[in-house]
Amino acid sequence: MPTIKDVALAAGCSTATVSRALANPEKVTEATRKRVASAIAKVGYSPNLAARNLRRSESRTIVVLLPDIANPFFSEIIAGLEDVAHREGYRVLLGDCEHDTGRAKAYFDLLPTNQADGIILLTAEIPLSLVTQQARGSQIPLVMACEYFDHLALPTVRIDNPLAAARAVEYLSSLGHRRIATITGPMQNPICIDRVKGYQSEMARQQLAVNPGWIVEGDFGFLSGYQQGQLLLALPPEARPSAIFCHSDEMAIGLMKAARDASVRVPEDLSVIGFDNIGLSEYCQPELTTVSQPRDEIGRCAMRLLLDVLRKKQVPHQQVLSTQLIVRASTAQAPKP
Amino acid sequence: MPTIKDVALAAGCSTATVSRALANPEKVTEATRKRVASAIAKVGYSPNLAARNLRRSESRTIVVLLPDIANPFFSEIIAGLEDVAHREGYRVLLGDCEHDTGRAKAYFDLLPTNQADGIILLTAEIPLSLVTQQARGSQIPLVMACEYFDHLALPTVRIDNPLAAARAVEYLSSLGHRRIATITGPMQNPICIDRVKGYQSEMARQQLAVNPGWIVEGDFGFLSGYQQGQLLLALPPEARPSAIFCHSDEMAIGLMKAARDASVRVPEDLSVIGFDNIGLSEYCQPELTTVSQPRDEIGRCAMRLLLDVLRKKQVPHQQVLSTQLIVRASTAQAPKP
DNA sequence: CTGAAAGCGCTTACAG
DNA sequence: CTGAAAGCGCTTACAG
Repeated sequence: MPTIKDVALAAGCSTATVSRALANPEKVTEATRKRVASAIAKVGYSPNLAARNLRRSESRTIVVLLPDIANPFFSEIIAGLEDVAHREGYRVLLGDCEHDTGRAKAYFDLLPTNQADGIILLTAEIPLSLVTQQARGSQIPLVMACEYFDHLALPTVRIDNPLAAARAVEYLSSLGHRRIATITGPMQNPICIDRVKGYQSEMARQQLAVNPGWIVEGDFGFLSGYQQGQLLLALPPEARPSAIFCHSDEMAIGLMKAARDASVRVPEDLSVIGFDNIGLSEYCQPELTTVSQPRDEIGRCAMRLLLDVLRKKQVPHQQVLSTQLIVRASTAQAPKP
Repeated sequence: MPTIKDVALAAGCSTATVSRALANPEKVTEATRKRVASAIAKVGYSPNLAARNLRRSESRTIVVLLPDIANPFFSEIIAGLEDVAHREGYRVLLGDCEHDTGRAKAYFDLLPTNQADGIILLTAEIPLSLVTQQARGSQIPLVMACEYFDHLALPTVRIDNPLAAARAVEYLSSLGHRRIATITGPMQNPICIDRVKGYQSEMARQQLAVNPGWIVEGDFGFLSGYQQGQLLLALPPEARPSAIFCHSDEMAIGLMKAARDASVRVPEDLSVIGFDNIGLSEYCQPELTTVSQPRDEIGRCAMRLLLDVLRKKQVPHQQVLSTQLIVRASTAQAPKP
């Protein structure tokens, strides 16, 4: 592999000049710039970034930490992230924490040794100490997306979860539903707590009572929607919900399967709302009413925010993207009592 | 950030000794080993891998190229890959080619400058020249999974696509179906050609005629299954298939939606088989009969294979993992004529 | 505008 | 078993 020395030899100049011609062309005469350019082409040179990074103390690599890469919800966010990164000359190192809080540390350790320049957190399932120490003390470039930490002023890209949940409940209420339940994601996630709060406050605003049994916890996956759905549908008739708001589309689809099994018709007997608007939500039966999140844009925003942090620009501490209730066929007027 | 010098100072030895204590503990006395260890703990040292990599001419980074990260099919493969890599002290750099053949080159360029040690290809949508030059000439460590190139003897992890397709057709035939169609993936993919071959040879073996209109091309996504499904279901009754084998579950689910729209009942009027066994296939309506691929294991195998290549071990040129036909509710006896 | 030289943090023959 | 020294390939003050 040819090095900068070979180029210098071929161009008849020093390695310093080659380096300058590449990094600061304006510091070099037109003529040398051209000689260097053709020398580079001739020897087929491409710079060794490991050496450059060592020298510059940067890596042009961004770590993206996520709870579980096999969860398709993240795929589109990552696609957005990676596209922005690529355009800006950065690379994305994927850190799958597999819901294991210990794994995150290994990735944070890449920062102090310049193996990564910054971190985008798509999960709050990491030791809080990593974030407080690093983000505050050593000013590690860190951006969160989707999730957030409560008492920390990290730059964050997110949606308004309480509002989105309230809108979903408001819509169900407008259809005449009074017994509205919710299947949540894991309640250690602040966003799930937020959605429950939005649910509760809107129920209160609509003067609807909340049966404590109507708030059940899932894990975002199909199976938990199915299982918790079975529980809700097994409630005695006077307590059985006529509408259920789920914190993910997968759980909503699992719930609809539980309804089929129990011969409960959606939407005639039961209205269902999901969250995320994954591709599938248009192809399930019935098509799913859901809260749409701009996943691609969340990824792009987060990466742009982090690059701004790296470039020492002022960045907003909160970037709130808007959601949209997409009404499809899984919701309908509440059944007559 | 403390460097190896700080450790040497604290341990009262040279940097060479510190380095050896870390890399080849057996070359160092018990006593110095201990002094070094406690010095490391004291100063809070962790080695700068950029410097190590520059020196060792390796990066411990594996590039994974895939056509489109937003496609959930790959998520689980990546999860498997990344788990093996992590255990072996390697990192995974994700290269999303976005179906754009130009992007791959940037990732291949990481190899000669030691920014990556090897490549796992999950796509054949890259310029063939990259592979032939690099794999043969410069012996770039390269492993393929899922896809493969026809005339190249690259180490490859894959399934037996013709066999899997033939099994699906055989099963449909055993249910009495005679008019069996197929919705393929993009036909520039060798695996799709293989599946069509398997379909054709099994049709022939069962002495079933193939109407040329029964082989239609999709792109693996929901929408193309829906659209091509509409076409197939619009064929005149005598040519209309009673069973359709799809090259992906998403297309099968799109097809089932087209059937609902056309008031064609699945499985009573139409049997549907998918491919991949994604999580969703158990939760759609009806539950989908499909060919299961061991995605996690494909990822693991591919990474292990690549690490073996890097360690100069002999590796098999083909690793064929087995598939399984999972029979669920989308297939049934052919309707009486 | 250009070059000689130092140095980023590590590893590894080469002596001893 | 240990150390002094060279070198991986680049970048960048410092002179000129």
